[in-house]
Amino acid sequence: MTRRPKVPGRSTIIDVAEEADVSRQTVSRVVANHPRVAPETRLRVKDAIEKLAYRPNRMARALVTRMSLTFGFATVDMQDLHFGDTCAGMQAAAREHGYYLVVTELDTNDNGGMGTLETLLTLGVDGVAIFPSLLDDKTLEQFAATSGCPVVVIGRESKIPNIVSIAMDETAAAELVVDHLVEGGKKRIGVLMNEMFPEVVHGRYVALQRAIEHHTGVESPPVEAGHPKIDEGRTAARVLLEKNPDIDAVVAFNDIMAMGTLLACGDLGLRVPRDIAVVGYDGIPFGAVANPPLTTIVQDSIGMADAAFMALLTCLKDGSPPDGEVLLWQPELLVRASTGLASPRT
Amino acid sequence: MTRRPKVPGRSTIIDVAEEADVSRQTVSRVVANHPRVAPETRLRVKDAIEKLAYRPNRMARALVTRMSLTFGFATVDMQDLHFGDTCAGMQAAAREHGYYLVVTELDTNDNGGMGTLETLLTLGVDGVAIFPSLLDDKTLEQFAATSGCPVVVIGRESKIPNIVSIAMDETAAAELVVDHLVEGGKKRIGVLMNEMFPEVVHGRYVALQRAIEHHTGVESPPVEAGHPKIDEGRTAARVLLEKNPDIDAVVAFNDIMAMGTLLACGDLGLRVPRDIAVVGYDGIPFGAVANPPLTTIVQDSIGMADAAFMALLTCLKDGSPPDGEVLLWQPELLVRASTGLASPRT
DNA sequence: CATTGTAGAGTGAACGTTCACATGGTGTCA
DNA sequence: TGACACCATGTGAACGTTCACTCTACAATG
Repeated sequence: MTRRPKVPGRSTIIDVAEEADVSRQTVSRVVANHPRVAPETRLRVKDAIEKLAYRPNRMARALVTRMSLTFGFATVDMQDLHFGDTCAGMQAAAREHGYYLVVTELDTNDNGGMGTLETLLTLGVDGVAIFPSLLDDKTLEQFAATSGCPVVVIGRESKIPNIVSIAMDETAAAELVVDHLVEGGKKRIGVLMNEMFPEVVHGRYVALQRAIEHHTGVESPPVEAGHPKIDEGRTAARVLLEKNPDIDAVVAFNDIMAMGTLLACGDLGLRVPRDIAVVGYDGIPFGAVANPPLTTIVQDSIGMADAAFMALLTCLKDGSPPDGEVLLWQPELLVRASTGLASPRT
Repeated sequence: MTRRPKVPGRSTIIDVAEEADVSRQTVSRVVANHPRVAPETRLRVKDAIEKLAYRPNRMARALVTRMSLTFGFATVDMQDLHFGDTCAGMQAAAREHGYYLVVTELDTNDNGGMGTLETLLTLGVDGVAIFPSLLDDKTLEQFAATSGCPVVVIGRESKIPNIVSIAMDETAAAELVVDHLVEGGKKRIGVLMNEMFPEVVHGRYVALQRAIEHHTGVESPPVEAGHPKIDEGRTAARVLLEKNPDIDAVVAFNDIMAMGTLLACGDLGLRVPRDIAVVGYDGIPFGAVANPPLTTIVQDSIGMADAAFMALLTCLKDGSPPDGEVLLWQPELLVRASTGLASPRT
């Protein structure tokens, strides 16, 4: 009766040991399912655990084992369905392997998200996945170098030392989109980009620009940027369309902005897809309910999430930090009504 | 040089102490911004921290202080935008008060979510918010009793010992919806419920049933249930409408299912709102882009999130467990085209 | 019978931190 | 000059675990 449970209701391994009249270590063995415990003892310990509602303290355990069996997942906007897919995928993969995923939203006001990442590390995670990051390559590289754990960045193609990058092949995606539009008879393609995530946007923009030049000969397509929300997308799209009345197709950074574009078209009396085609990226479920349903670039979020998890796990097992590997995923074009009739594709 | 950093790159308070030639405690004081440190020493320590990229180990700290400054937020579906709002709100509130929010998705296959909650506790969180929970009141009560930390349940009106409940006033919401429909001339109201979250659904259903009876005299309105996804909502809505051809209004459990209902109406050649009105709950942004834009019940997610956070914090400060308090929030009706013209409201 | 092996259980130390207290030095005031 | 206060800093213990040992009892072996 010498112990004083400062936090009532939370019992420790010693409480259980006393209750079952064994040592800490024996309780520890029972919890870990260690074979060298007499069946009768095991039963007594299990009863004590049940009786005291004992839950092992993961922090104390992590302190001595130097492994928390926990990964961190940091995203800029938890409400973005696109990230949600990947997050769910990672969570599933983690669970399957006995890991726990701690999800957090990056506070971009706190040093561009770095503050949140630092806090994530202090939590003792064994690895970190970031999707996407607003930080530039150099900052990320330095973060990874001093983090003391493997780091994976999703959604950005750039090759960064100490980091595994997992991204969609933007060149292939742009090719799919532009080829589809041109085959559908569109000639003057406008681009609606995202004013956030400069690193991600840059890759996507450059890829689109190249594909457009390749397919239509136009060197710098009309472009406008806005916040990745429906209303802001609508506003930006209206500007784009008013500045460039000859546009007959808009490629938007994501489905959200594409839906804003649909509204903007309505505002200006343009009919989709007859007067103008609209394409988005991500393949969020709402795209199917848009008016008209949205043609979009789909990526295998679950596959990418799995790969992200396995990359972290592999680095941990090997004990070697990532070395700037880039895993590229092939996109698919999901053709719906916003770009007219489906065109035959190989 | 006696220390061996088993995890290279992660340095401890002792490394910093040696580097700055002071004791652990002095480093600790600098980190905690304690006033009693000589300016010159403080500087030296800060340099050492910077140089070694030292990050205090939150787990070790929590072990001795018995406070992790961390709350857990558990949700059934992270992709549900409605939960996302609340989650973001809690995260903001947490940050403001120096707390960190660990977000996790409940694995309903693992003992109905209880497994995930247990793991959350082993992480050492100081409090838990659940939104929503699939667990029944009794299980929740027992969980809270043995958790050793305050527990808040969001989105359910039930009064549970040891728990603070934060919920929307379902009776008021149902009244708003039904009154609006009836004022718009609708007479035969169907209900589309969610086959998940039985506890939440029950409250909402009963409230709607009462309001419908009160306003139209119909005792048990036609009802169908489905999964809270667009496609499943569409299917269930179609069944509802085919079984009850005289329905002139559908109240759906949430906006997602309401959007499914819009599609079902399209399938059956019904025009919204002329032939049939549709109402949802939650006020997700996509509702505004639906065709037609969706009338919906809006709740103050941020306010509820703040309240949830403050409830946890207060319990912690007072050291008293929650005692079955229920905080009720007033809903608002956001009238859009899916129910016809806006009717004047007080 | 002495030796060896082994199953079952226990013990001290360590993980990285903070708390409560101790220490030594400097300044102030009677 | 002594008494005291106070400032800057250091030390041992503790938080709840697990690891690497050690210990005891008993069975098997020669």
